[in-house]
Amino acid sequence: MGRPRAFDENEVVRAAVALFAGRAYDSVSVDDLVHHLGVHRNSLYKVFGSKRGLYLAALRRGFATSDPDLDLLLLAMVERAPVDAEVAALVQNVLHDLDRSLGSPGATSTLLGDRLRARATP
Amino acid sequence: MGRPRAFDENEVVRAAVALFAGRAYDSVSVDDLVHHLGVHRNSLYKVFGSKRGLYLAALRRGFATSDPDLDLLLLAMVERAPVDAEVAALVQNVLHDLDRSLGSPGATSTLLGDRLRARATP
DNA sequence: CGAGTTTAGGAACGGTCAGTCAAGAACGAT
DNA sequence: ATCGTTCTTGACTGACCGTTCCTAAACTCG
Repeated sequence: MGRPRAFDENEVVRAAVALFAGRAYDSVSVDDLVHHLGVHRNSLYKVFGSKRGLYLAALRRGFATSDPDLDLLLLAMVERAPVDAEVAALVQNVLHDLDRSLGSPGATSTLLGDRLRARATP
Repeated sequence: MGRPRAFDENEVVRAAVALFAGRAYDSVSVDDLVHHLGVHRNSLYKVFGSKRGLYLAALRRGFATSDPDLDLLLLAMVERAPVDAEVAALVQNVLHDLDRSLGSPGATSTLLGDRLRARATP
């Protein structure tokens, strides 16, 4: 019952992944999310609780595939994991999965290092 | 002539390196810099022009050694280089130097990937 | 002792931040 | 048709952002 939602929660999280993969957490404002996601501020808070809540949802989504979003992962590792234990835990999980699917931690480090260089090279 | 400075510009840049190596650019506020560096707001702007000016000075300092500050470098690569061409150029320089001193781009990628993992692992 | 110059200090600026509030609209159930 | 519930909407809040202004202090030079 109640008024039906005018947006697709899945699409919203997908769009959030794209935003958080491109820019630092602090430089993605709630206004940015509201505009790019087409969801009203209040609905966003009703569904995800906070900006951080939406970010965590985006991380879970972006990491829940066989090839996780490496840009999202890099930003999370470098910027958020050191100051947010829940982010650190999600990162640990996906790193473990990557190690397993690539066969060794060394291969994962090289993969990340390469993506890092590519990202910093315009 | 004029009133002498009450702070050491070198020490200020060194402290800025430590701050910018630990947290994302956007989450280091000018207030943070003022408090941790012991320099007054106004002096900071007189000497460095802007928060970005001080950040660039910190990058130049943190990269100007034979073993550059890897945390500072990682944050710059992931977060600032994509949105600031001058940062990207400084990053390219230090990466080139690293490639040369380590012998190969592959070694640099692995070094960065390893530091990345260490940083994200509390 | 001024006059001139450079820095220190603190208050203030407009803008933007994440988050909240109250009112109304769209539904299912009775 | 009315009620309870859920979602939408836009205005609003206090805090903080980077930056600027203005006055006082500390110095050199004449």
